[in-house]
Amino acid sequence: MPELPEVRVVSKFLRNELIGKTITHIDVYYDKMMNETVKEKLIGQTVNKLKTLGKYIVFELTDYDLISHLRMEGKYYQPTTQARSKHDHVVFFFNDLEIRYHDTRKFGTFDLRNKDETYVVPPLSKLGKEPFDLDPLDFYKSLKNRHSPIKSLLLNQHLIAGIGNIYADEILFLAKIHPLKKGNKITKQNSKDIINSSIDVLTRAIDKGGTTLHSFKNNGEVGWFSQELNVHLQEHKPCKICGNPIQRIKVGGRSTYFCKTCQRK
DNA sequence: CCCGTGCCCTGGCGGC
DNA sequence: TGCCGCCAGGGCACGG
Repeated sequence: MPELPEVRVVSKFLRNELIGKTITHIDVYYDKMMNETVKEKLIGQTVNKLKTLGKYIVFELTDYDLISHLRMEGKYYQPTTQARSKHDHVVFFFNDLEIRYHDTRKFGTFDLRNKDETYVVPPLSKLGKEPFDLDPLDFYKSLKNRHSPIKSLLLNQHLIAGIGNIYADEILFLAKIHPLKKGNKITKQNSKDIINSSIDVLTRAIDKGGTTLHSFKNNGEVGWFSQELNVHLQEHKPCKICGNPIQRIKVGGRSTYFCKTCQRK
């Protein structure tokens, strides 16, 4: 599932293909994903710029901003054949190319915003800072009155943006913090370790082209950071630090992998 | 404000 | 072999 690194990789691909191009036509095959009004407004818009915020992609267009979230399985690709997949839900036509949005589970979203609204209404208004921009002391303060496990708090995009289930496990492993440690028990040093580990993990993942687990592909190319996972999906395998078996538990309904020897409350 | 639960959706897998 | 039921998960609505 795409997290910040994968989203950046996708955005880079889209940037290369779409900057300066104008939308001439759109086919929508799943109405809930993009309604008629949004579609109409998009026709004739030129892509001026692409940026990402956490897991969101923002297409800066002539008159609007289009906010795309891939959720678990969303992906963009340039078709090589006419044949449409049953999971292609939105097809964007430009003067000389076609980009398809493919999403097996239909969880992805498109939000069209007037430019003066983009950052003052949801979903971007409440989005926290990315680890790269987040002061560890500010993060520490935001955890002060939180009683949830740190694993759940790392997934809360209002507190810190861009981390999903895979990298949350990897970040806590590197920071040597138990996923069930409560937010209000996180020390200033813990907070620094989390931010530093986040930057380390996410940066390396971006460099490697994004993790491939069940589904992530970018325009057909497979990333390979998944080969470097220390704990996620590694249940029963020996911890690379201490050799004890990696454990799997549920935290906030999410599968969580960790080493109970290396990661302390 | 904070927190837990359920929902959206489909492919894949375990069990029989 | 085939079918059934359950699980996976990001973000949000909802209720306590």
